[in-house]
Amino acid sequence: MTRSTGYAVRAILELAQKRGEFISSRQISKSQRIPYQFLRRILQELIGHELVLSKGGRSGGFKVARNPDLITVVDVMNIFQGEIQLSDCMFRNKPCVHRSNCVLRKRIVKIDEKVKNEFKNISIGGLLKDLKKQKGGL
Amino acid sequence: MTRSTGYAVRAILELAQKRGEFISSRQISKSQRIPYQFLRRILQELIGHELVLSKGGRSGGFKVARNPDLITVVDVMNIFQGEIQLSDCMFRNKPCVHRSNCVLRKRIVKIDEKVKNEFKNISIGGLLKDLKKQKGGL
DNA sequence: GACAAATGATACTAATTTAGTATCATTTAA
DNA sequence: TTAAATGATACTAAATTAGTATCATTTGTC
Repeated sequence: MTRSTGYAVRAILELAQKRGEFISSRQISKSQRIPYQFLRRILQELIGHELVLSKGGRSGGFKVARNPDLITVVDVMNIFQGEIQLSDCMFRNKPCVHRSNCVLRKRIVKIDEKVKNEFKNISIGGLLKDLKKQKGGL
Repeated sequence: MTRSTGYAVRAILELAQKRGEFISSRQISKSQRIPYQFLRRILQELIGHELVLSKGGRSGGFKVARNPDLITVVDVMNIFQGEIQLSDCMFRNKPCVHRSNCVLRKRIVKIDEKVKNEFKNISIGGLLKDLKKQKGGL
């Protein structure tokens, strides 16, 4: 998982926590300690994928665009990391010559599916519940 | 999984297939289509970790050093990728400030353990069996 | 209307990691 | 003696990831 993905999830989490209000990127940057400009770009990407809404101007900011239960970590990963794979099977550009009958690959593909399923089961809503349970900040 | 890891697994697999003989890096490079010099470095690394043995000179080459059932994919991953994690938790150098109570991290850690276990269950010996079953080359 | 504070859009730089190449010395069987 | 192998190490290149900077536009408030 890249930093972009992590930042994005945390940003959405903060928005989801204060659903209804518009929260500025400046504020999220401070509370989540994400480099401001980096966060800006991330949020714009999220707008492009319709995970968040924005309002310009003085009291502008961002808002989650959907029910947090319907936003999963995989959604976010896909935005920032494209289709993810545990292994690209040995040749980033050209696919490995042995791809079709590689025994290692077959094993990896299976694990890959399991992992994606795990991440698919983590929604922002779920993380919110975790947060409430643990009572501490964040 | 990086290319080094993949190459390494495949190289060991070829050695395991012809256990007993010394196989040259030149030959492995050809059959597995791994860049020769890259493979050389990988094999030396494997020697350092005592997964393979070598003999210099005219009819030299490499050999697996252990029972293939006792070499797992995780062993190889650890050599070339260090301790692996699905996420470094947002700050490659300094650990993320929120690390201790980050709900996302807690989820990731759990998945991480599962994945490692899956890879721990893939041994070179196991892959060899897969190979025999499928009958095709490689 | 002017201003301040926000987003929209986009270009750029830097750091890190990964992948791959090259070179020279040493070993060893034929 | 020589050819073909490994040992050791240095170097280059490509790609990805992370982070910074700039300027335009929007919008609430004084």
